Amino acid sequence: MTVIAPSAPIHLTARGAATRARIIATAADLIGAHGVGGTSLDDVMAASTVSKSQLYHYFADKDALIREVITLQTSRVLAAQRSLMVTLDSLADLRRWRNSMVDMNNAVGGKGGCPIGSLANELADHSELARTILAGSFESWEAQIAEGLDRLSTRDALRPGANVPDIATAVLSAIQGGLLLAKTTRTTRPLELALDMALRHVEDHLVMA
Amino acid sequence: MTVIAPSAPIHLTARGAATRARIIATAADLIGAHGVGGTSLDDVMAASTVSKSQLYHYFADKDALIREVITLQTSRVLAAQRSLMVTLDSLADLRRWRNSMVDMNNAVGGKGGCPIGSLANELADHSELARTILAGSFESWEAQIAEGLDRLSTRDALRPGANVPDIATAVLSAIQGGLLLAKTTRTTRPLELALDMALRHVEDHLVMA
DNA sequence: GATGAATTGGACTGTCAAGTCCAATTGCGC
DNA sequence: GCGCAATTGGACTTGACAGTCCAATTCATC
Repeated sequence: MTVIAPSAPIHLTARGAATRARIIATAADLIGAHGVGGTSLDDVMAASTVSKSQLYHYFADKDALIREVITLQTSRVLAAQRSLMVTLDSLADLRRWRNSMVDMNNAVGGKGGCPIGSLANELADHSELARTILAGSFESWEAQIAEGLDRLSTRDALRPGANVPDIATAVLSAIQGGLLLAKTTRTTRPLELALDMALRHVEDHLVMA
Repeated sequence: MTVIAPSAPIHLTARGAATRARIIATAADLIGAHGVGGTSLDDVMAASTVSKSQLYHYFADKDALIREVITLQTSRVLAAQRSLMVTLDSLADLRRWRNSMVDMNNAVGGKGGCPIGSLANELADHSELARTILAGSFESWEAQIAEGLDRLSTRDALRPGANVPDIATAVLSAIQGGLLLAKTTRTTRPLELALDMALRHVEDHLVMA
């Protein structure tokens, strides 16, 4: 796991840090809505009321900004998922998690899909560095799912031979695929069916009481 | 299901049709490798040895060309999948299908992912027309999977309550999610795990002998 | 309040890509 | 072979976008 050196200036005052953070947050929102290719630096400038020189003062180039956007989106998604995962103590909780995902997707009409998934799809074959970072994002997400499953398995024992990380990977695949189909069909139905399949998959590996 | 009027000229001689087809095929290859945003018309011109006026003679604009690319990629994928699906007569065949998918993905090092999935991710939120066409692509793919499952269920009976189209949707979600993670991690492992989950899901709905 | 670094403003350049236009050439049908 | 439509070549226009540059202003610190 290589550590990427942040391209921040040597010294950052509170004001500078705020501007920098505002740029990243604005860029993340725009890119989340229109993709990397659909978001120009001029767009970011206008939306964050910042000048060109500020952009290039805080970031070496567009790619550097995008890397920060990936990091922000990852922490946003993981934070949202964590709030659903830390309360995971029973299969009923697992179903609540499933319903929350569907509700969230329904609230935006399926639009946007998964911010991380969209970035991965757009950047993985284009920038090796971005791909590596995004692979790390997925890895963290899987680890978080695995953590929730571990908590589940303390109550309901895990069937011998069950591999929690592998199950987590399969669950994440279902999430990503379901979100992509939901985004394309503008229906939550594919996400529901994908998550239901994933839930069954988890249950299959637990020894029920 | 609305039918999209093709933007072809009134009359097409054999030579014209060949040029048109060559443009679409070349564009499909380039876009498959670099995405829509990463492929300029100049790139298409160079790769297909065609002039600017020819592009605009056969297609109204870039969007029109992209629509044809979507159609071509869809038929390519469905043809490849059909060849794996028509031979589906037992669970062993299902596993062979799974292995073929993994082998194909391994052959390209995970790169590219699913052409349709990549297009959907890039275009669904950007062009309503493209989204509609891509939703149709997924629908056709699901129908083809459902067809294969139907053939399976004539040998091994289907469990009551099992909904073949729903299962097909879940299977397609697993494919898409697995391919996206494979593309990002450059490993076939996520695809394998996602497909294995999907296989179990199918088996769960069949009454075994 | 002086000083130098951090921060900000915005004009400017070069490049690339989409789309236009007109002229030349090919080839089908009579 | 003739005429007209299909086809082809490529220069040109327009706009957008990444990135550069320099000057102005704010602010922390002494």
